[in-house]
Parts: sequence; structure tokens; C-alpha cells
Amino acid sequence: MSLPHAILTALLERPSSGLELTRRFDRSIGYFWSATHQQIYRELGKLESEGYIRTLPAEQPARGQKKSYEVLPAGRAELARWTAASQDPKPQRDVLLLRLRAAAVVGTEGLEADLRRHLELHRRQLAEYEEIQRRDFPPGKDAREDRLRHLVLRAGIDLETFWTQWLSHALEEFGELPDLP
Amino acid sequence: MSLPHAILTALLERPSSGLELTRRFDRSIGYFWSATHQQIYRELGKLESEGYIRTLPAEQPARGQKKSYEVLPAGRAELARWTAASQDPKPQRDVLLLRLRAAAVVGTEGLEADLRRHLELHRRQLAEYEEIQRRDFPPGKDAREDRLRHLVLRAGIDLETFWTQWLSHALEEFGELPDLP
DNA sequence: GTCCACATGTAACTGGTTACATGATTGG
DNA sequence: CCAATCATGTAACCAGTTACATGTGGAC
Repeated sequence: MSLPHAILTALLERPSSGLELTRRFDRSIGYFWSATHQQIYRELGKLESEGYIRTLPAEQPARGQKKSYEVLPAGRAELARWTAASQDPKPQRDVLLLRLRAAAVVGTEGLEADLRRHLELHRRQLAEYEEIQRRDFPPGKDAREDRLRHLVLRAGIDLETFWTQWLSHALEEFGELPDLP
Repeated sequence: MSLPHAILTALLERPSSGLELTRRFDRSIGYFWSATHQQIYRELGKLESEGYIRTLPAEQPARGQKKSYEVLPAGRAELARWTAASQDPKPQRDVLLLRLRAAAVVGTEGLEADLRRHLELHRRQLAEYEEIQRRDFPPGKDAREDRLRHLVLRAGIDLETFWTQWLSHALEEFGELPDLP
């Protein structure tokens, strides 16, 4: 039950149409909560019928016509409630780790190339985050309310740092590891 | 499409019944791929009908009777294929980071307590992983084929380390942060 | 007037979750 | 023999994914 709240957050930051939201979910918000345009349109419909958001005045008809939404007080209240509510972390699921465990049983044949590819992807993501940090959070600054956003960004940076290091380490092992079974 | 492969891996490590698998998915494998018993039974049925696994001889009828499975050659081949196949990392989804971003808009009221709780959970998980490391991978050892398993465990340890550090850091910020909006 | 990009949407499917049902075995 | 536990399963639901459909407006 997080997509509606991701959308409410995005709309509070700035009222948008479905497609604008989709684009923002491909960048900033999407870095830790991704969504496709189909999900977003579906959810916008639900949020509207529940009275959490409404289309901005200057209402247009349907298809092909841009339609922007803003958050209503009930929507903001719901988001605040959700943010504060206790939630258990949901169980991990990581395909790469699973594949490594499988490789311990059926052999590492062919796995190395994909590890290299993942390493490259994580390096690129890390560079992107660091670029954002340079741009939006220069050393001295960090006004009170930017702190939380910087904190989130740092989580992204640290996670990507972890993956690049771990993958490098894994590839070293592979170098010495004569292909078993 | 990872659950069937998680099950094949588990069954190759040791032939098991559905409930035994469920228990193993609550521990070792479940540390990076969780599954409930309903998922597992459903998937065992599919895997059997596809010819990847079979019930061990000494076949019993259905309900209430234990039924153990082993992997057939076709199953092993499929697992090897899947392990080597290139797969894109799937887009991140992290509720806690999302909540922090929401808090930047609607205020941090009530969030701190849950961050503390998460910190405690991650500390506990980290301790558990470190215990496993002490037990199963004492410094000198690490036979050739244990290396991959140790690598996976270290990913778990490093990830939990990241979370405990990041959460500690976040809580420090909260200390200084007079509740905004 | 036709093509392309923009914009909104529908439908079918897959995988995971929650709630519940039912039989077998064992300890008291 | 009864309750608890072990063990296997069904059904309904929900969220996310993939493929496709349809309308609008501007460039050529």
C-alpha cells in the first residue's frame, strides 16, 4: 500500500498530470519507488474517487487532454497518518544473491559476465547520485528542511557504494576460482 | 520468475518436503528470498508437472501425509540456465526511504519511534549473521566451494551494517531537528 | 492530410499475500 | 478420545507487469 502515498508525496511537492508524474517516477521518486504510467493512471483514479486528490480547475474532458491533479486536505492527512504509522520492514528479495547461492550448487559458468554488467550499472547509478549531491547539496548549505532529502540521497549513495564494492570483491573471488562442478 | 529457482536450489542442497522447505525459507534461503508455505506448495505442484522435480519413492497419498521431493536432471539444467542468464536488476522499492521523503513534506511527527524500532531489528539481524559467520566460516577455513556461500553471507552482513549506520545517522539528525511543518 | 509525439487509458496476466479448510499423528 | 501440532492444500484478493487501444495537436 505504498504507491498511493508515493503519488500523494509527489503531488504535494508539485501538482502534476499523469504523464508528468510518470516522468518524475523515472527520476527522483523512482530512485526508491518505481511505477509505470499504467499503475499511476489507475491509482490516480482511485485517489480521486476516495477524495484524496482532485483535478485542478480548468477541467478538460478525457482522452488525449492533459489533466492535472492536486492533493486535498484529506489526502495530506492520510499521508501524514501513513508516514507516522509503524510498518515492518518487508522480507528481503534479491535475485543476484539467489543466483550466487544457486551457482554454489550448479557451477559459476556464465555468471561472471553478468556480475560485470551489474557492477557497471551500479557504478553509473552511483555517479548519478553523486552528481545530484554536488548539484543540490553543496557542502555548506543544507537548510533545515533539505536535511531529510539529503539523508535519503545518502542512503542511495551508500547502497550503491556497497554494491560496487561487493561486486568487485565477488569478481576477485571469481578470478581465483577455477570453475567448479 | 525466481521462486521456482530458489526452490530448485534448496532441493538440490537437500531433498525436502513442503513444510521442511518452508522452514528453510524462514532461515537460510529466506534471508534473501522469502516465501510462504502457500507459495511453496503451489510452486512444487508446478515444478512437478513440468518434470523438474519428482516425489521421492515411497509415494504416499495426499493430505496430511509427508511428501518429499528431489530434483530431476531437467530441473538442474534449468537452474544452471537461469543462473547464467543475464538479468537486469529490478528497480528499487524501499518504503522507509519513501516515508522519509514524505516526512519532508508532511512533517516528521511520529516517525522517530519507528526508525528506532527498525534500527533495533537491523541490529538483531546483523548479530544473527555474524553469529552464522563465526559458526560456519571460521577465519582459516573457507574451502573452495564454501567461498560463494561466504560471499552471500557477507553481502547480508554489509547490508545490515549499512542500515544500522544509516538509521543511527538519521536518528541523530532527528535529535537536532525541531519538528517542522 | 499524414505522421509523430504527447497523453490517457483498458485488459489480461503473474506473483505474492491473507484467510481459511482438512487430514494425520502424537501426547495426555 | 481430545487437543495440539504437523502437514498439505484451496480460494479470493491485491499489486505490479506487459501488451495494446485511442484520442489530440503540431510539423511537414
